[in-house]
Amino acid sequence: MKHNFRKIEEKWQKKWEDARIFQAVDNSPKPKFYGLVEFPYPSGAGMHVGHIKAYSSLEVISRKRRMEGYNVLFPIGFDAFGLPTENYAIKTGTHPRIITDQNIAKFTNQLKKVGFSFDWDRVIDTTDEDYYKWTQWIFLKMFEAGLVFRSKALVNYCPSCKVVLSNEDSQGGKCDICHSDVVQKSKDVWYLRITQYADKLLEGLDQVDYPANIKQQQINWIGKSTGAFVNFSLDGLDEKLEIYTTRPDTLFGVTFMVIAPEHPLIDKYADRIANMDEVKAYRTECAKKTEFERTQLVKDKTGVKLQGIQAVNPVNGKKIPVFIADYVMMGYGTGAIMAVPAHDQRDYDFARAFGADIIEVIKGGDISKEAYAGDGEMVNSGFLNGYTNKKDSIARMLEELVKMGVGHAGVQFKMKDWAFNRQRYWGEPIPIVHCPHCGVVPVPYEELPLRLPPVENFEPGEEGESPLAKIESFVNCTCPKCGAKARRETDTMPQWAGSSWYFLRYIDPHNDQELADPEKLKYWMPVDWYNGGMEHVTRHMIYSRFWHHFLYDIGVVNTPEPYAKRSAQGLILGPDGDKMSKSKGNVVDPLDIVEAYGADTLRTYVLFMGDYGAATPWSDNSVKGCKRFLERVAGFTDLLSEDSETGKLETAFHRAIKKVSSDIEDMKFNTAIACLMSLTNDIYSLGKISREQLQIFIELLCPFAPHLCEEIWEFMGGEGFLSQHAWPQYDESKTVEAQTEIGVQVNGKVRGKVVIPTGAEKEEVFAIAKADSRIASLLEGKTLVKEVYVPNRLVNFVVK
RNA sequence: GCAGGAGUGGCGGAAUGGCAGACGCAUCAGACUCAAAAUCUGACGUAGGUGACUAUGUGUGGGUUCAAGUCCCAUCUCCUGCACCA
Repeated sequence: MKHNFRKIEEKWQKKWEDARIFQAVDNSPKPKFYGLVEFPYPSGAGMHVGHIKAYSSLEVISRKRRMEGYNVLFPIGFDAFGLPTENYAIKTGTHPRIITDQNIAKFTNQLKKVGFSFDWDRVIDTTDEDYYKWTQWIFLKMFEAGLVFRSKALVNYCPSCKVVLSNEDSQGGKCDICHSDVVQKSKDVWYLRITQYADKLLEGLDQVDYPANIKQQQINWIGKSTGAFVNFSLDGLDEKLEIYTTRPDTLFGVTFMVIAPEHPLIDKYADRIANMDEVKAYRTECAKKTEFERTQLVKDKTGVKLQGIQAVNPVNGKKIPVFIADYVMMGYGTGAIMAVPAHDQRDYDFARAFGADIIEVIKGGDISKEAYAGDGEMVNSGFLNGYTNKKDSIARMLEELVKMGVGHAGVQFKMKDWAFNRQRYWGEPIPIVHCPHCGVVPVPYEELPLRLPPVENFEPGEEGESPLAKIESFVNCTCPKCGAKARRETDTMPQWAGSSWYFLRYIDPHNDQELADPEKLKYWMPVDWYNGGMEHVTRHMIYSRFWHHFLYDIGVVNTPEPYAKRSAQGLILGPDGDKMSKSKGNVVDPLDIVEAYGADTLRTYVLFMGDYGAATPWSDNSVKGCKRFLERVAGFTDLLSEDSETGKLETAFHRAIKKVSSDIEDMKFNTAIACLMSLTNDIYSLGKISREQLQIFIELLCPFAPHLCEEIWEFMGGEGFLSQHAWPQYDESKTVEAQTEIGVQVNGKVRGKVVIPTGAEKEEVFAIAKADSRIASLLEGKTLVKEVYVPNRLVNFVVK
């Protein structure tokens, strides 16, 4: 049979669709499997081969699960709100709805051409009002629960996109979208109190099967630290300066304090600060620095002493100077620190630069050279003198601080509350009304969805206002509480909103009464296996875990954790080994490959190209290699034979079933395919294959190259869909040959090979090995010191 | 700086402490062909030898072991994440 991929791929895609064999069944008695892949952002550029690799893993696993008798939910959808579409709308004057619909149609067509076994009845689109109704519903539930708050804050603002960014979207001081410099700006910001869930998100990691590096990244992101808050009084003022420290036991070593340049205390006591001009100049300088620059100059500490302000160390009453310096961040802890130069390198560097005292309180280092952060005996520390255990000294200090009423134990997280608004059109409207009498009032549930109004001009306002602010009919409304004239919130939600719960909607995508039927949620959740990119393991995964924990707390879902298992694919690099990018011109379009070599070849190649989790460069030649392999498989139909000689391959087949089955589970797709290629070589060497063997072969290959395998099955006269066959089983006893060739070593070096009966006794094997003429000559005249036998693998003779 | 991961032929990559380089690509030779492509057969880490073979070889240096790509110590390089987090 020839591999006429153009004809057969279209044919089988249509047959599958007509027969609806990949549709998930609610309330089936079968065991369930929910396989999830990260739904794409439907960009104008269409799909990327990276998408194909990302989906192919769970595609293969889902197909195998169906063959194993599972009721499988393997859905797809579109995460379609977002800036690229809006920017394109501004540029072309086309409504984002139209652009989005076009792009979704394009993606859908592409995905179908690859033959993915998605359940197309459950497609979701986050920009569909029937979907975002429930995104808004969850927001209102959070509002009700006190998890939503509004605060005037210094925010990361991108002057180019005219939009407020979360800390996550502005890492390194660069806008995540347009890469221009981010500036700090004071704005009203909606926040989600994700920090309230920090501990739950941390503890939840114990219950899930994520790779260690992903767990570690999430732990680092949450960044929990335990320590103490301590109040220092300011000399001559009725004022407290609160600091956070992880080492309250070093309090006797404090020789100065440092506050962030943005610290509010500076303005409050501006008239007492003698060198206010100098302070102001320093603050201006700091404000100009990007976050990136601020973290680059690690070595050279800068700062200014606040003349006229002194703090008092609560444990010994010593008066100490207060500095402002940009190595202290307003965004972490209290924006103020107690400096212990003897035991913190940053404080040490600063003390050296500014001539501050350095007092040793922990023995063990050489503080004339550098700070000592290790353990040791406490000295110069009053009631702590003589303590040698850090834990004990911290506990004792906390006790004293509480007794004195100047401090207490506390925890800090690096994770910040989630800035949840954008001044943009193409997002979910935030369902809030601002009433002059009642203040902030939530839109009543029955008014959801709060729809995006039609707009002509998508340009944001000059001060970074949302385009919605210009739509009077949208803005003007009545207060749901008192009926007075009120104004709607005009900001929209960030792109992360819709993707924070999408996996729940797949379970019941057309429900207009509830987010999803509780019975269905109970049946399908949690997601059994979630595959996606490493770039989403912190932001997206932590946000969606947060939402899911919240929905668990209000009784919407049955498990606190949404994802039982997570895996991540490695990047596909360009043929030149660089990251694929339009500007480099090294992007591979998956549809080009489908048209030139077929979908089966593309699917097989992206899984064969290398270690699934590793970044691997694209190779057109290797694609051809996979095509060649499939052609050889198609050629099996010409080798069909009733000859008993085909029995020679029995062991190879049982081994292949075993290896392919376990390799798929371990995501070692490359070796699973290699095993089938190897078996193909064996079949061609023999020149014949039995009907039963060919059936097993195509059943094993079906998850990878389903169109070809279905076609072969039909050619063989098989009935029904191969995709609905049972997954083949192997017999362990038949995975071993009667005879095995083993290596024979002399002093650890391979000197020969002998054939032994599989499972032979040690003595018998040694006898066979010694009978080998070459081995015999090497052993002659030597003393045999030791004989090692690794069953069915090798023999090693140690001689002198 | 901290955390995690990786260094194996010309390339992508295989190897529960047990015959390094499976499988694929590229290359070379041969067959088929007027010729080319496709296909088929064979060779293919490096050095030496006509040859069966010998030596050597998994970033580098040590160690453990009958046996190390794999384990331990040290070291170099690269990648990813976090980063003046108090």
